[in-house]
Amino acid sequence: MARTTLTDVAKALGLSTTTVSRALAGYPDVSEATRERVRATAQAMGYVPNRQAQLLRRKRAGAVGIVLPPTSATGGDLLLSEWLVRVSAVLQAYELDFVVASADSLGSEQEIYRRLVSGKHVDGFLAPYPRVHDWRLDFLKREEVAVVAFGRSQPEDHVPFVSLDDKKAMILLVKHLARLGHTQIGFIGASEELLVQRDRWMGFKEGISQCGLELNSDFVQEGDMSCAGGYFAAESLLALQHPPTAIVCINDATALGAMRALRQKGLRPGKDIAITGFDDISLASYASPPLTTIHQPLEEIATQLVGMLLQRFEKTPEMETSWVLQPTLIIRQSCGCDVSMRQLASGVHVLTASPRHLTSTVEEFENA
Amino acid sequence: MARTTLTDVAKALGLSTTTVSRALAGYPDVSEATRERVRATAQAMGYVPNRQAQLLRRKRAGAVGIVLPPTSATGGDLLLSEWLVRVSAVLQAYELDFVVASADSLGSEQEIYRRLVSGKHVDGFLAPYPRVHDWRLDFLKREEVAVVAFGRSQPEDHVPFVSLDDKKAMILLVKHLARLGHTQIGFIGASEELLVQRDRWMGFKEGISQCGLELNSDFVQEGDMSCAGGYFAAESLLALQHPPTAIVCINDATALGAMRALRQKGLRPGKDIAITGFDDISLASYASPPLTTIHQPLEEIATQLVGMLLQRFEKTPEMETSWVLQPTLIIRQSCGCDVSMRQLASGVHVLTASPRHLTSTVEEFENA
DNA sequence: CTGTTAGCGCATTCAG
DNA sequence: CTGAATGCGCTAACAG
Repeated sequence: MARTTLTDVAKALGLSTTTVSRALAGYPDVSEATRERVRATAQAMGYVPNRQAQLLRRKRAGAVGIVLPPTSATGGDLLLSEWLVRVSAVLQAYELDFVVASADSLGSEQEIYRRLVSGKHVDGFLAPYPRVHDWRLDFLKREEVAVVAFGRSQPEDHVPFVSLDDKKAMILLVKHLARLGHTQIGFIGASEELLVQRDRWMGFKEGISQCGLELNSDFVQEGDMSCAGGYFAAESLLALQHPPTAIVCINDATALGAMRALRQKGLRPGKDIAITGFDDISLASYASPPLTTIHQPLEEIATQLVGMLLQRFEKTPEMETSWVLQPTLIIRQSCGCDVSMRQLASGVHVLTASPRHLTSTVEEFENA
Repeated sequence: MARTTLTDVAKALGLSTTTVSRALAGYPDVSEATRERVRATAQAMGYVPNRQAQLLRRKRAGAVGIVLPPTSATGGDLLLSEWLVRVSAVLQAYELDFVVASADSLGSEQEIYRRLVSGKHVDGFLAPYPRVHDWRLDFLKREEVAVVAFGRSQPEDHVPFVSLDDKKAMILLVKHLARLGHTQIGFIGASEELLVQRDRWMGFKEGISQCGLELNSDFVQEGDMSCAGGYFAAESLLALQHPPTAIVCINDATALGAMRALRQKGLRPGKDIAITGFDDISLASYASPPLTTIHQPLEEIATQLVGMLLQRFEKTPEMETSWVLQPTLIIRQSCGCDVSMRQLASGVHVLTASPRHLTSTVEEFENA
């Protein structure tokens, strides 16, 4: 019942383990004939390398880790769940294991990283949503563990990342709302700790100013990237004497929560108050009304990130090139658009996106 | 920069690695004095056992795996995402790594299991949604790998599981709808391959019959546990000459999709047609209208499952006791209830559940 | 092109 | 109570 080992194969062939090992590993210094012979019998004997031994020898973990931050842990941030699935698929192709852990409190988040790093459970990490003073990134650099980030990281952290151009995306959203006639636009963001908040907030302000509108500080609320956060933030907004006529949310979950708050008050999202999200999670098209949002090309992001991480595993850590992706505005109905209005929007390019029956994709050209 | 090893600690103390190893492992045959000394310096030197070496020696992987089935992979089944997070938290407590992989096609699902098992990447698996002839379970048993299931498994598979009493839960839902006056109740399920479909479907039929209603085969549609599946299935239902006045969905994602289909047709879920879900994913309370559904106590489920899996790691595979949990009906608004109606429901016990502002929990007593 | 020699870091016999 | 010896299964120098 014991698994067949390299030695078994070597014995059966009358070769040394070295040769077998190298033949299987595809080293060039093995005759084609032997290689084939080895491969065949290894296969026949059902040989599979023992991972632990291999890793011990190679001093690698053969795995990549991710630690979900507390908010997402409760299922708050749907984007990360979807992203995670994409990442796991990409990693799969490289025969790397994907170790996922979730933190429910800040303390445990640190513990998890420490445990995973000190025990060499993983070769590197994917860090979601970089923060302003990101101890995770600091820690990993200090420990010399490879890491790449999903979302922009601060230049001084020297952590390569893949991110949408959040600022630009926000400008697209605000312009879109302004074009629909909104002048009273609110914003529900998240903790200033998160760079994603800083960037999207900056984009929001920029958009407001580019459209010649005024920024009303009463219209700005802090959520936490979750439905619940969006709900309560929207409640505050609605309690105002003169609430905004449109609310830009930092992500889709927030928008979903905000829409619920509207409905609770008897208001119709998309009719009485426009709502926009960010991320285009798969649920966005199924919301009521379907969410106008910014699309995150998760597949592409996951592929890029893993590629970059693999790069970092190399001895020669090539210069870090981060990726900033161009945003795509997805116009559905939560912004108050209907199909006819969508055609009216000038300077836009209408595409179709799945699920086709629920969506039209609009990609806006710069300064349209 | 090399990590401190057991030998380092032993040298520093003038002891043998054996003693240090045993002291740290808490063996009884080490004097209390030495143990303390060892512990202290090990700590001081920042010693952390090398995982790969430890595992190689112990012939274990120190990890538990899960392979997400294709449908969930696309973010289709939100329940699994939430469950996964809970599981990871529990595993964390046992210092076990959680390896997650996702399959995008059936072929790759098999490959993944094979890879993870033959390479001994994990010590055991958590299998979601057992199937009728479940090759995953067969394969794992053949390979003598520990496995427990989330959702009922077939008796002949001898795989312990944790599951809600799906049948009973469905009866609760149907009775609830019947009590609200519905006689034309539809059902959107999933593939008959899934036991969860068989059980919930059986519960549905049972409920219909217990309420003295007739089963209309036109009212039965097959989805795929995802929003998209629910959407298309509901479309078919709505295309009928006389559509049902209530639709019971196999899970929340399906319900969300179905509600979208209604809205697309200008119908109001909860008003024109009642909709119910199953799972109570965190988004359920934020749907429009909030979803009436069955709650899954994921925390408890995760804890149980991991406990059972650990049991199976033991030499003595104690008799397998599966867990069937009692369902809790969560009444929100997608069933057409409003607060006043909820009070009218007889034989129910009203509780509060979070988020409090959106929900009332109703636990029904047997045969109420 | 192939084999010999050495460990990777740890946990476990078996003797003291 | 402690230590010396052994090997988990594999890969990587270094010779030939």
